[in-house]
Amino acid sequence: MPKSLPAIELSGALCCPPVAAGVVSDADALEVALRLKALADPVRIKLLSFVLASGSGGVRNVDLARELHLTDATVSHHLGQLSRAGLLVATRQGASTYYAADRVALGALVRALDPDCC
Amino acid sequence: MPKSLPAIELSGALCCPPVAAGVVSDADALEVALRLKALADPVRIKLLSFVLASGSGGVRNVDLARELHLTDATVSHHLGQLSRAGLLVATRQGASTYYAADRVALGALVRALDPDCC
DNA sequence: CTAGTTCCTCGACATATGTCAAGGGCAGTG
DNA sequence: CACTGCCCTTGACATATGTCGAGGAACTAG
Repeated sequence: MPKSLPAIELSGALCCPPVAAGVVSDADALEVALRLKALADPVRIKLLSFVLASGSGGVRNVDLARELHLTDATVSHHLGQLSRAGLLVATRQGASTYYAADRVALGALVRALDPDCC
Repeated sequence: MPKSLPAIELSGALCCPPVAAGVVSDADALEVALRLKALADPVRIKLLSFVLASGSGGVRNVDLARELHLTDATVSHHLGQLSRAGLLVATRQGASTYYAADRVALGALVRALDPDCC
């Protein structure tokens, strides 16, 4: 990955086919890789697990920052990555923004990688 | 990920628990993140798909390099990443090294992320 | 032995990434 | 209005990452 990054919008369904079912196209490989990249960080794994554990109500930036001992700027950065990958959904409520996990998107990504799927 | 990289050996089983089942420990988050990082690259996704598509016999470096239009050095680098993450197993045979996918490891990783698992 | 494969390692380079401090924009409150 | 809390953006920095060319080690073929 020497060159330009994606600038791709990550929203599509992305069902089962990819990696285990025959050779993957460049485009599909990129799609999957981008979503994985969004997840491939210990902080973001913890963030996701916190968000998942907090039900569908959602969690706020500050709370996560306090929990993980990070700056709100840093947490905002990570939440942005996850949101742009479609793994989190942010809903503004007054001054606060609540982040919730998109279980469907996460499930789709997982299934795209599952060697036992399909 | 500002600081030191892992130097962790990635071989353990890593079954279901992690991300969807309550808050994840720092260690677990790191384990999962490292394996995901090994996968979070379009080239490596394509590599894995090629290897998976080639059955258990395994594929050689050169063939993959030709297929992906990359240097053997680059492919070697990527294969190393995947191997160190435990997702590929390399078996030397004379002058050639055959790489095969470890479906169990891949499955374990996938299940660790599956929000519908367990 | 010589020549050709195959693979890996090393060094170098450009680019991407994670983190923070600083600062600004909103929303709610006194 | 002023003040506080929350969130995001920007700029800066160190570090990590992907890619290649060059070269060496180990095996194979002639």
